[in-house]
Amino acid sequence: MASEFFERVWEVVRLIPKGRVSSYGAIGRYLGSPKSARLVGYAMNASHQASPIVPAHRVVNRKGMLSGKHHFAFPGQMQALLESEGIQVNEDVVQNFEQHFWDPNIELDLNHE
DNA sequence: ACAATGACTGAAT
DNA sequence: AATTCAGCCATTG
Repeated sequence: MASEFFERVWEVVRLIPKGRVSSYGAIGRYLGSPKSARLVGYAMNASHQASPIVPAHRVVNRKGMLSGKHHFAFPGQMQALLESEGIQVNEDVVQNFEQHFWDPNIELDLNHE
């Protein structure tokens, strides 16, 4: 059974557009807890039971590294999915990370003019 | 209830 | 500039 916190994380992750990536810290910050980045990752670990599915492959650490690729069905799944969406990945690191970075604090909330 | 863990991050050395 | 250390906080043993 997932806590409300987890579901909230999943909700944000599902909002990540195809071809974009976000970071645990950015999501955590959007939830109001900038220090809960680890909890976001923890929520991702439990996202396998989420419904609908959560594009956890679009979530990487602040360096753009596929830190959680090992938690997928099999290593390489994460990179394959990202490349399938047009994101170049090399050495487990997202290329042009800042270019693909999607920050919920900027894209969702905020009165971005 | 206490201690340990973790798909992270920022500060310190 | 690169590596190491400590903080963070929900989940799990």
